[in-house]
Amino acid sequence: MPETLTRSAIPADAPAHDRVYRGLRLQVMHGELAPGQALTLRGIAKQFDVSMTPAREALRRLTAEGALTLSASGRVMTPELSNDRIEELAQIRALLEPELGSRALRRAHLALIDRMEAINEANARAIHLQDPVEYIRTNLEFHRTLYLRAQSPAMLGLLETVWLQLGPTMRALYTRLRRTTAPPHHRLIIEALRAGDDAALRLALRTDVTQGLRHLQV
Amino acid sequence: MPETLTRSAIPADAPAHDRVYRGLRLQVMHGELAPGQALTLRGIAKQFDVSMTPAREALRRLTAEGALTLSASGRVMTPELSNDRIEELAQIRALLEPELGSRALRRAHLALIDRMEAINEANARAIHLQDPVEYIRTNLEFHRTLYLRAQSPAMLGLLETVWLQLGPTMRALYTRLRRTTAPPHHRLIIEALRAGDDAALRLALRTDVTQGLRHLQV
DNA sequence: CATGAGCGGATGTGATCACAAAGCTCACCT
DNA sequence: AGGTGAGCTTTGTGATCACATCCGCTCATG
Repeated sequence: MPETLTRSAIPADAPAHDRVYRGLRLQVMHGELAPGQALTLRGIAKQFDVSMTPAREALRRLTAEGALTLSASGRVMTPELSNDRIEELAQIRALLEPELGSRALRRAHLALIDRMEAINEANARAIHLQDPVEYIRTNLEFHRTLYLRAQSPAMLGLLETVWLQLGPTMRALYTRLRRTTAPPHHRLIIEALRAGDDAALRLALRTDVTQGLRHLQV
Repeated sequence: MPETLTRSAIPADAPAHDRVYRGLRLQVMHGELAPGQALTLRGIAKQFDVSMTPAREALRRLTAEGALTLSASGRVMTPELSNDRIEELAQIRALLEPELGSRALRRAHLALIDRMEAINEANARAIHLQDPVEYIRTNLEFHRTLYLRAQSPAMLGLLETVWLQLGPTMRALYTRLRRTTAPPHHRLIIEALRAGDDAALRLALRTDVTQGLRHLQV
């Protein structure tokens, strides 16, 4: 049942380049691809059963968002982030997410919190099953569910490009150190939400983000 | 001479799609295009003397960054921002720019401040000449010169996509109300920089951003 | 005079091809 | 044994074409 929460179905009637884009975007954001993973135009085209043209457009779009990086010779791969870059992206998350959470707080209602708890349980299950992709997916879903309430589409859009850039690196992390306990701050987030405590929510979000990514340092 | 400061020359040996991308990107960011301006694939291709393929890649890349919007039928135009969206983008600027300024402050030296003052004078000249494009260009250049010192490429990258989204709208503003005086906060920014005063710099940057965009409300 | 059906041009989409350059393999030479 | 270069393969780039659809305009009709 939890997997039906976000099975973001890709419309079959969408243009080919859009289907390719959305499919790859999910793969990258959810950490299905390792850092440094090379992608070829013809390979992508074959994988999605389209010609090179829509594959090229999808890759161009993803590199524009930082989801993929471009080598000097035009080859494309998932990003291998330096420690500095990881640190910087974490700080951006620590800047944006408390702000989004705070904005969502005013509009949050009980149904939202219930939904977040359900997602959090799916997250715990993913940890138990040692499923890194499902773990990342439910973790992001937990945050996004909250931030959607902020009614700040531009800010959420920016944040998602940050998530996108971190996708492969997060996979590398969570397969390296197989964590066995749920992220402790999710509970704090939910409690702050219930209490309507803005300061506590901001703090919980900030520490959840920085704590989770502190382990990323190589 | 000031125009040589940022005549970001586009390498002639760059791939065609990249030349088109960079050219259009500058046009959008500097407010050379009005909001709602329609762009056609074949028109762009002819303008840059390339075929449709590289033109398509450039447009796809720009729409991915929010520099252009896509209608339901795939037609592409410069964005016509709602008041809410303008407000949100301004708040994002107000969030990111003080942070970038603060990071740059520690690394700022006299040569940087001198350069910023030179750019600010070019900015004043643009106001005197009633040249909206040159005004926007020098204004962004003023900020970017500072933020480059922050050594935070990811954050600056995010900020630039925000500037991109605001480009056409800024043009619409600055042609509507022809301002005749220089932005008052640039002086405050420079003074805070000289004094090494972090709090004052953050405040000056924040007010410069919000003040400048408050007039945008229709 | 308003309205809508129909037509022709304009536009985005996707496939395919030719080409140049980058990368790789492996035999060969020192 | 180790570097090296020739030759083949893979890959990205850009042009062109066919096609479906959308848009705007005209003209007939109420």
